[in-house]
Amino acid sequence: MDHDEAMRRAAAASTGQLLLKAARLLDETALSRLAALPGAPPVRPAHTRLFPHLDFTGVRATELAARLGVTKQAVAPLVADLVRWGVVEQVPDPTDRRALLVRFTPHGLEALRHGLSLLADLEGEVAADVGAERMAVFRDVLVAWIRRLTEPQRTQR
Amino acid sequence: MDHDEAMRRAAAASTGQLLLKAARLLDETALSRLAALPGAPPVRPAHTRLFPHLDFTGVRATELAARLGVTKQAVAPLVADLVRWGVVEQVPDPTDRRALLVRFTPHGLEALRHGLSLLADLEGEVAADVGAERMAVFRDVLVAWIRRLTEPQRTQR
DNA sequence: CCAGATGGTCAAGCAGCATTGACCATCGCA
DNA sequence: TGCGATGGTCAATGCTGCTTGACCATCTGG
Repeated sequence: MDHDEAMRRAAAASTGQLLLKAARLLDETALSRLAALPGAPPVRPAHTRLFPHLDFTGVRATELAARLGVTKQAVAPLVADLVRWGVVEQVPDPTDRRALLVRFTPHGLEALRHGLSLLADLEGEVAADVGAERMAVFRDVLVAWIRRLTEPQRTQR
Repeated sequence: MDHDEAMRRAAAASTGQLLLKAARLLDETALSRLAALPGAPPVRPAHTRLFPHLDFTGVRATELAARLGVTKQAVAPLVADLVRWGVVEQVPDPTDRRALLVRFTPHGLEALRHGLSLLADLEGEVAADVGAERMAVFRDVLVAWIRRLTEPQRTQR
């Protein structure tokens, strides 16, 4: 039944599926390596998605929510966790007494750096397998995917 | 504050983060394109993860669960959905009267083919941007990531 | 032949991540 | 000045994707 066989192979091996699988594995691995660290707080994927939008200057929770595409209520408990863990702190916005700015603490920056190094380790392992050049191509194509997927929706080419 | 700036950039641009982001976008896009189809059943990511392990020959639910790394109870409702939608059917295993084999219906195969073509469209769009060669490299590196991440755990190189 | 392993189902429950709705304080502008 | 928009919080709720536990039918090997 080669018809069947062909379909099964196609289903298993589409590049898109590979992409999804790799990401899922990466998520699990990075998080489990993080969890294996002594004294590490129970960081969840929802927290890590916050990091690219944090800095030392301070960002409003509302702004974070907007950038993530979720409600401010969804962000609040995540920020609360990070505050409890000492990763970020909330300071009053000098320009608006309603607002609080979320910004890294020095300790949080250190933790971020460490978390990134875990990702970098993994990346290094893969790069060692495939070579720096191919890794660079990989990265470029990844950016192309993101660009294409981020573009204003058009369902047909 | 270039220290800050550097960290922010680093957090936003690590290849691992890009990989995760691309996968998340791909997931959303593919599923939303699927949902936009008239009369399409409400397929969820959990269902799509089943497909690579289905065929015309038939697989046991237990086997599916084992391959996905979850319990058989987790698989059961997913299979039930697919049966309800006419995508797969369950037939008695001739070699074991306890067991049921889950296998594609012709309609299900058609649906799978269509779903894959949605993924293929996206892939084609990206390939058109970066070229077939670089796309092939991308795929190879993806496989390298998966191989590395699937390997028996070793926390240090 | 029967004891333990295995395939499958039902039931209850939980964690993670998000939602809507209501509310208060403050802001900014006509 | 005062009214609508905005930043933030609390509370309730919902969905998804899984889990554990208990149970029955059937299989398999000593």
